[in-house]
Amino acid sequence: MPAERRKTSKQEESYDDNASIPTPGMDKTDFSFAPNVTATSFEHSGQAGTPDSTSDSDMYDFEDESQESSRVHHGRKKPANHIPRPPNAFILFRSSFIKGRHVSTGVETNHSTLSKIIGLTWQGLPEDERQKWHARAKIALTEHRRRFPQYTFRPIHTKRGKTQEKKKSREVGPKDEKRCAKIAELLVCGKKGQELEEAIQEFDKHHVPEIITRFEEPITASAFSDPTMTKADAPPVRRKASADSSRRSSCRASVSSSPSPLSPRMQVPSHVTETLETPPVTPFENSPYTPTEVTPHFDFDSFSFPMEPAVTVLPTGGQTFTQVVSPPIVPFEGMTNQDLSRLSVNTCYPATEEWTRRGSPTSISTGSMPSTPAEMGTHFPESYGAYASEVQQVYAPVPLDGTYSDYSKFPFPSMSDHMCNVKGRAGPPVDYPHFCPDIADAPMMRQDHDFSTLMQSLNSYSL
DNA sequence: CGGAATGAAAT
DNA sequence: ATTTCATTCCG
Repeated sequence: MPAERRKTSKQEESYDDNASIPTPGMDKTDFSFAPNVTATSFEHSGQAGTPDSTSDSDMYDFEDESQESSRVHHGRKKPANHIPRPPNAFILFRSSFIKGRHVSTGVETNHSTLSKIIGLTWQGLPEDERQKWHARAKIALTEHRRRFPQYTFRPIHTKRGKTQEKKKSREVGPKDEKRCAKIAELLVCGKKGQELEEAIQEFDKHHVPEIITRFEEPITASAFSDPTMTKADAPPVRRKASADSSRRSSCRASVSSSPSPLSPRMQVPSHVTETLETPPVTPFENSPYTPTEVTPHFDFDSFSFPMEPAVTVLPTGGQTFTQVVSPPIVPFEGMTNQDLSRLSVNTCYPATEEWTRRGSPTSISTGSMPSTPAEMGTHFPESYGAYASEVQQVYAPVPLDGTYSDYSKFPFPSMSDHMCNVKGRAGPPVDYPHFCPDIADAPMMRQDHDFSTLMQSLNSYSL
């Protein structure tokens, strides 16, 4: 059954004979926050005591014939003379907000994230302030009706079968909730532009994003255990930028880490190795765990497999984003969901020494700092001295069987990202790691958070 | 094109 | 009750 979605061009009514495209003439927005007032003062039409704003002209001025169509929806798939819906209050607010550049690009440029911020700001707006926008929406609607009398909203309802999943909107780039909230808070308090930017910069300095962006490509056990494997054998790793990496990571400094062998604790249980006889799996190019340094001695008897995968959060110079550095792994048959309840989150910052100690002289292909979380994740944090002290670890258990085919069992929703590109589209399956060397070394610290709480607050995922 | 917000209006 | 689509633009 071919989806006859957009096909149905039931929009070709004749009502808009010579009616030109609505293109709401956008112009100056008068949406402005009062200089520095309390949370409840958003005089956008300086009628109060602030005669600053140039109140007037709304966007969506359907009256305006200057359909200069500033918004050229770069080749959208619209029926040429498509009449857009009249905007609602929020849309107007958002539009004005964007136009007003209250949030400078230095703070956030990703519109997806901006929507989140604006949404929060909207919630924080005093009722009367929101009413103003509702009033404007009302006017826009009236105007819309006047201009397009015969217009009727005709959504394309693609009756999705009962079996059809309900719009699985994958999480692409988890937003930093805390940060968004902070920005919104400041906005509600009247801060904007430069002032806001400075405030956020300060905030970023101490704020550790608690988001798990996505998993790093796995370091397969076989690759790990195959002494013949060398970085050279490793196929180039496909690196994609993470959604929220829009905030250009201020890359600086080069990397130079001191070579250090893996901890002797790092060993592989026999039952694991047994399942690893399989062909050498792709070791990751930039993985600090190169076979040569890893293959050492394995004390199968004393080996104690870690129950948690390591997740790392990497703030990057002021701007922050997170990245799961190493994939979780624990080939424990028998591991149950109950194990998940024992999850703990480590929110401590490991001592720099800790990280550097485990560092490895991984060659960095580009020679420059990675510019995206994904790229960065390719390397172990300690590779970047500058980041070492900012690294935060999070632990969580992983049920397992070697190859993840059923992601629904995976405790990390974002794990699916491992199989997808940034856009969340399915990609080729990945041989899941059997174990993660750094886990063994990862210092266990505070455990005053449980996994569910973490995931709840950090992700919007709901596995 | 998806996502990210809210809300109006359509099935 | 559920789904589209208004805005905006990056990935």
